[in-house]
Amino acid sequence: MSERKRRVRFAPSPTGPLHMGGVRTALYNYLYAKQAGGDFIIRIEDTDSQRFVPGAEKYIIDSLNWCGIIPDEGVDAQGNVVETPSERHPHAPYRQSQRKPIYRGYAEQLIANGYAYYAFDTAEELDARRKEAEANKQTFIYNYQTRKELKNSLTLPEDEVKRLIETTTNWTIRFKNPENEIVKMDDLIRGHIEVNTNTIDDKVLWKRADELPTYHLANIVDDHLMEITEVIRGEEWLPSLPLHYMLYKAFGWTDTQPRFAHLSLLLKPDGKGKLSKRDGDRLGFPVFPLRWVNPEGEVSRGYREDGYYPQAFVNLLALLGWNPGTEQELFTMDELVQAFSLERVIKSGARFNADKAKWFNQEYLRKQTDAQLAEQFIPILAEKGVDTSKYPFAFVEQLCGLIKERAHFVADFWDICSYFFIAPTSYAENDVKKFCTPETMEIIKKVKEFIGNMEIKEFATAGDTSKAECVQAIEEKLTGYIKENEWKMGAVMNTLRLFFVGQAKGLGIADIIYFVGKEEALRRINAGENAV
RNA sequence: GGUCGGUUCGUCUAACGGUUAGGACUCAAGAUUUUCAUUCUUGCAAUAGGGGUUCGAUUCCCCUACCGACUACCA
Repeated sequence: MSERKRRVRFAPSPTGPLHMGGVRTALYNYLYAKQAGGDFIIRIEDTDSQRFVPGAEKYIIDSLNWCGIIPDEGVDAQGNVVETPSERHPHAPYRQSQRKPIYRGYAEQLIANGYAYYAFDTAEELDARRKEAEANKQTFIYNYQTRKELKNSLTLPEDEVKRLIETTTNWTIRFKNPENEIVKMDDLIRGHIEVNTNTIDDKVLWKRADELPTYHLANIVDDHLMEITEVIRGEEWLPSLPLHYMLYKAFGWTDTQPRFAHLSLLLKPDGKGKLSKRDGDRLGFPVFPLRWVNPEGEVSRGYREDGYYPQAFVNLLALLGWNPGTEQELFTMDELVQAFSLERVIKSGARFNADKAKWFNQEYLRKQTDAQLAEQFIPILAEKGVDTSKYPFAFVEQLCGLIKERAHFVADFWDICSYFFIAPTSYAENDVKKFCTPETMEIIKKVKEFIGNMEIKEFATAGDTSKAECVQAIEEKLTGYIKENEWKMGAVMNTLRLFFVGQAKGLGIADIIYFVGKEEALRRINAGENAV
């Protein structure tokens, strides 16, 4: 068994957009597979025809793609089968709806061997039993006791069973749970678990109505057929693990039964319960990797559209419920592949923290080159109404280098540096009061004159001179002049800043003059003098 | 209600049964700076409670509490 090539799968159901918890599950599967030199497979579990949502499958594939979680086998965004280079897809198709003919035989095999039976009770009948039990403060489950008094092939005469199978279409095949047996299970993350079969119900495996299997049957059959070696999935599946163990046993597949690892859930940042779609809207952060518009037209924001880098998103997700045991927090995908281990996955649920998520993105933003940032910023400038043709690429590039330390997202850039492109139209009242005293205004007049006479190499005229050199030259001249006259540096600089920016905060005065140029600087000082 | 899982700073987490219980995010203070931000330094802040086992429990066992998942002809 240890000789087998590791094969894991991510098996989403296309009933809606994949949320970040799902992406994390996919990521852990991917990391596990890649580290072991194995295969990562995407299988679409669309056996619920009622809950199918158009576009969901494409959304899931697109999301994974954006994250760099690329399958070796499965379906791609166009719905094509992804093939491994070495072999033609012997395991296709990867959509359970397309595997429909496979399952019934397996269900019948179970019946033939005494591990399952036909059940003819209608949904309404069972519902009534549940309500009845509930009224008596009890729980109705279809199990080794109740099945004796229900309509199934265990209680009905053989010819009646045959008749019902042939003439009706609302029957199911149920697993026949053994009585009072201890199922002993091992989970890669949680260790040894034991459950008595008496507490488990006889799950429906196959439905005649749509001739489709339920999750349990389809899952076990496909995992077996696709030679899956490890099942890494969410904690919500832990309660059905005993059933799955018994299914493998009933089929006689215990030799090649995959090992299981159940991941804890992602929790709401506040309050109780697992992270849900609504939390994002309420707390102001995305729950989904990509923007999602549901069939009703309702929009949910996505990490991509919110300006997160996929690398940052993957990184923060990886650390939510796993850690390398070192103090390293920043990982590339390759480093994650190297470092990942199921042994270090945390058992308890992880609460998502939006602040930390922003911090991760900031770290990745700083890793971008100035040119990359400029590429990302220019479209935003255009959106803001800036005539980008007036600014050389190098202008934006150098500016990005200057401001990237101050932002979490490229989208923050505009607020940080809009004054490089448009002159302030108003001045912060508090700052005006604080800095524009009569004495300072007298000084500003002289400073303006000084700047007017200064020989300045600004962006437009810098030529071969580096930005740092130009800025330094401006700064030295200006501070030299202020010191010479024994004026207060802060008062003068902040008044200038107020006129350049509109408020007394922002970048260095020399930087601003370098970028906007002497002429514009003087214009802004004049405007400021007139306004206060 | 039943079954299963979980519980270390506010959050993410570290700690062969022996540590002043460590790091990161957030927050606060200080330093640097012409302001803001950055950067640097410092600080605040945790083993759910009770019993065992042990020379010694965050760590092992039991009980309680709390949290969560599941309890469909959904996945």
